[in-house]
Parts: sequence; structure tokens; C-alpha cells
Amino acid sequence: MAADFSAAVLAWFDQHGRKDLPWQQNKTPYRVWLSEIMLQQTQVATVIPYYQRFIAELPTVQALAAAPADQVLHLWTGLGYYSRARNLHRAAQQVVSEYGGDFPRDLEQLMALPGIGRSTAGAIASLSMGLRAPILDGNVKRVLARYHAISGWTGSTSVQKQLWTLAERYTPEDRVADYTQAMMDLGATLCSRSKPACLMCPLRSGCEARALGTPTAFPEPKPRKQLPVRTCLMPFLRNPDGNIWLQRRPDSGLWGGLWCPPQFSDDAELADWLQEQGLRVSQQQSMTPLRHTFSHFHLDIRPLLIDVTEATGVAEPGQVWYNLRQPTPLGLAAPVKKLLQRVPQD
DNA sequence: AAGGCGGGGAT
DNA sequence: ATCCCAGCCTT
Repeated sequence: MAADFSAAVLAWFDQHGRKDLPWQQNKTPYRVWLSEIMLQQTQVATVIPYYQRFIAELPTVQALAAAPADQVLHLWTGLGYYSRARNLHRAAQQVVSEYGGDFPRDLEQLMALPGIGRSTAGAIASLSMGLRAPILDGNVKRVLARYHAISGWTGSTSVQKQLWTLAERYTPEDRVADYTQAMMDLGATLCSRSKPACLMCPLRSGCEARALGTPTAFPEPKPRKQLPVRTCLMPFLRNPDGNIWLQRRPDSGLWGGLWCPPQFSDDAELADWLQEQGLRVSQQQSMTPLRHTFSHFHLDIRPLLIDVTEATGVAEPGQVWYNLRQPTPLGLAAPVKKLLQRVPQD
């Protein structure tokens, strides 16, 4: 019975739910939206400081819409999945231009905004507007997959379809914001991946996975392949002023819109490029290699510190000589930020 | 339907 | 080292 399910979840929420996270205060659509985007594939503890900084600098959708892209990516530096930040920026501009700065109170219109899919639209609608709309994030997937002992990987189309049907069925008309928050909290705390606290769970009496005695067997893990390894040379060109050469990456693709040193597959490619640029090298040393792991491959970076003479003039658009002492707020990929901190300053 | 897209925390 | 995570978009 769907009403029993939501009643049990809500009763648990009143006693044990989290109510003090930053985005649970003053639950406006903008604040809920920002938190949901940051929380995609990123854990709560990681998100909190990013969220605080972001809200402090860009407290409204109007402020975000008017901000330079580099500021937005700077605020996102280290969070990953940078298309989230670019889509966030574009969506803010659409909310301002198409809706006068007020988020549409409609699932379809929310989903039409870049970066907002079905689950995020449901979260914004339920948490900040009180509209009856289901969500299906990783936590809710786990709770539902266990409750119904659903086999298969939750990312597969058929399992997704089953889970959405269940999510829709259980979402109540009343107290939908509390219910949504409760389901996420339940999955994040009691119904955790490896050590579920079934004895404390409000859903224990009807949970099929618990009845089978193997709650952690659900959901089934994603089938994994071995990650390929790629290598690259990453020269940190330093001019006589001590500044480092960076160029802006294309908006789409890996590290889209972020600022990076150039990358080369081997020494010959690097040598050719230096010659093309007419750069004279006065000194060159290798830095400690760094492995950076993406979701789909390992990148083994061989960083070099290269001192160049001249070439101190104004860089072309999309290129900067980055001042390590007074850094401009640009988006940097995590390993680039890490390596820049290793560059000796005098 | 499958693959691209980051980074960090937990184990 | 491996797995996972408050997903969405493109192909």
C-alpha cells in the first residue's frame, strides 16, 4: 500500500531526517536547484563548501545569469563534470530571459532547461514548490531496488523504468517536500550501500531484500571494464616574469571551458610546437609525474617546467600568462591546479 | 542503448 | 587499487 510506505517514511523523517543542510534553509528554487546540480555524482560533504562559496558570490539567479563564465567555472573548480557549471550558467540566463527570473512551476518546462533532467526537475518541484513529483537519484534507487528486490543494474533501461514507476507510485500528495528529503536521507544514512541498518529502518517490515537476508545484494553493481591508461606531456611554460602560460579549452568535451597548459603525446610533438611558437627555452626540468583518474580512463601526466625567454607580451584571446602570486579567477582542472601549486616561485 | 563526462570519499 | 556517488547529454 503506497500510503503506508510514505507514512512510514515521513514518520521516520520527523524523528531522524536531516534538516540542517545549507540548502535546506530558505528553500527557494534557485538554492535547491544549485544544490541538486552540485550533488549530481558528488557527495554531500564535498559539496557543502562549494555550495557556501557559490551562494555567497552569486546569491540569486539574476546574479548567476549576469556573471562571467570564467567566474562560474572558477567556483566549480575541483567539483568535476564541468558541463554542469556551463549548463547551470546557460539555464540561469534562460530563467531570467524567458521567465523573468522565476523558475517555471512545471516539470516539462524545468526539464527543458539545460542540465535539468527528470530527477532534478522532480527535486526542484517537490522540495522548493511542494508539487507532487518523484525523484530517482542514487539513494532512492537503492532504497526502492532493495524494497522490491529488483535484479539488474539500476542504470539499465528496464530497471530504470521499473524504478520510476515505483517512485511515482509512492510519492504522496501531502508533505511531498519532506517525503523527497526523507527518501534521500534514508538512502544516504540507514540504507547505505555496504552496511544498511535494517533494524532501524521504517521500511523493514515490507522490504524484500531484507526478507531474502541479502540486502546488500541489491542493487547490482554496474558492469565494469578495465580503465585504459593514457599519457601526456604537460609543459608549464614560465616567462621571465614568473608567469605560466595557459590556454582556454573548447567549451565542449573534457575539461570544457577550463584553462590548461598545452598537452602533447610525446617529446617530438612538444619540440615541434615550441619551434612553431618561436619560443626560446632557457631551461627545462621535469616535475614529478601525476596520475589523474577519470571515470573512463587514467591519465598519466608528465609535467615539465620550461623557462622561456621573451614571450612576455600580452597573450592572444583564449590565452593568458597566469600570475601565480595574484591568480585571476579562472576555471582550472584539478590536476592543473595541483601542479601549479608545485611550481617553485623564485 | 551506449558512451562521455571529474573528482573525491569509502572500502 | 576499485567502487560508488543527490545524472544529464550526445550520438
